[in-house]
Amino acid sequence: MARKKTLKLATFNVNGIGARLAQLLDWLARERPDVVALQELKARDHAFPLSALEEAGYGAVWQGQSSWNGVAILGRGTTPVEVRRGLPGDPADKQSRYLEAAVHGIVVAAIYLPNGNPQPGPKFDYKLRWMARLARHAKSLVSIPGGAAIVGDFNVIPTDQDVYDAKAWRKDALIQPESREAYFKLLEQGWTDSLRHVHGEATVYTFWDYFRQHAQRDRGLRIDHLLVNPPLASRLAGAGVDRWVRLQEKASDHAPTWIELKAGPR
DNA sequence: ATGACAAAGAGGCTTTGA
Repeated sequence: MARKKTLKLATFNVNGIGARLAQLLDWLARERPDVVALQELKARDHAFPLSALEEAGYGAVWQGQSSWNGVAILGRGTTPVEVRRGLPGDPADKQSRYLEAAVHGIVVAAIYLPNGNPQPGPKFDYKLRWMARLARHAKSLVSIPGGAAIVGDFNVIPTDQDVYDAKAWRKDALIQPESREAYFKLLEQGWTDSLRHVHGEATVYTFWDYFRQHAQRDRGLRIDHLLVNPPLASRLAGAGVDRWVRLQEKASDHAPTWIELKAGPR
């Protein structure tokens, strides 16, 4: 069997898979990503639209939840093999925010990191604890020889380059020094922030809120990230954001964000 | 400082999340 030249790995916070299914299918058909991490399904497990995705050529694993959260991993032409469901470190945490699977030869951790607002407060505390748990577990992924990626909605604005107006967001959980510190501490394990790596200092946004026509005016944030371990970093061939999805009517507030990986050694 | 949008449960609005 001929091997594809590149593997396209994408993450997309759909903000309700029920409300966004038609747009998701349209995007899959147009951009044909090989692996997709989805966040904010906002659907119970039984409401996950597996048959529609299968008709579109994708297998899936998912972790739903009523009303909030929910993550999934899609594989083009294959069903991802689930490795882990839920982030270790707190058995009492029942929120559907973490799913890990092997797909197309790599390990993908799909995350929906807690937003943490309002801060300060218990939700921000939960965010920081969740990030500490993520860092602990990520250590076991960073050295996977075949390649590993942690992708999803991190709800962290890494630097002021990643926000249209840092002052307007200064009180927000996404930009707090503690959130940023935890993010960079994670990177220090050996993870590469793919979008930043590929685009250098250029401005790249992945999210535009629904207020004041921010999408149309390109007043956004970069909070959806694709972190790759060293074996995958050496294969990085490109990265981008499908902003056209965000500019549609009734769009999610996030746009699909992706990387391309060269074929790995066999 | 403002404010959009979708889902859910109980209804034909209100609350919640972020």
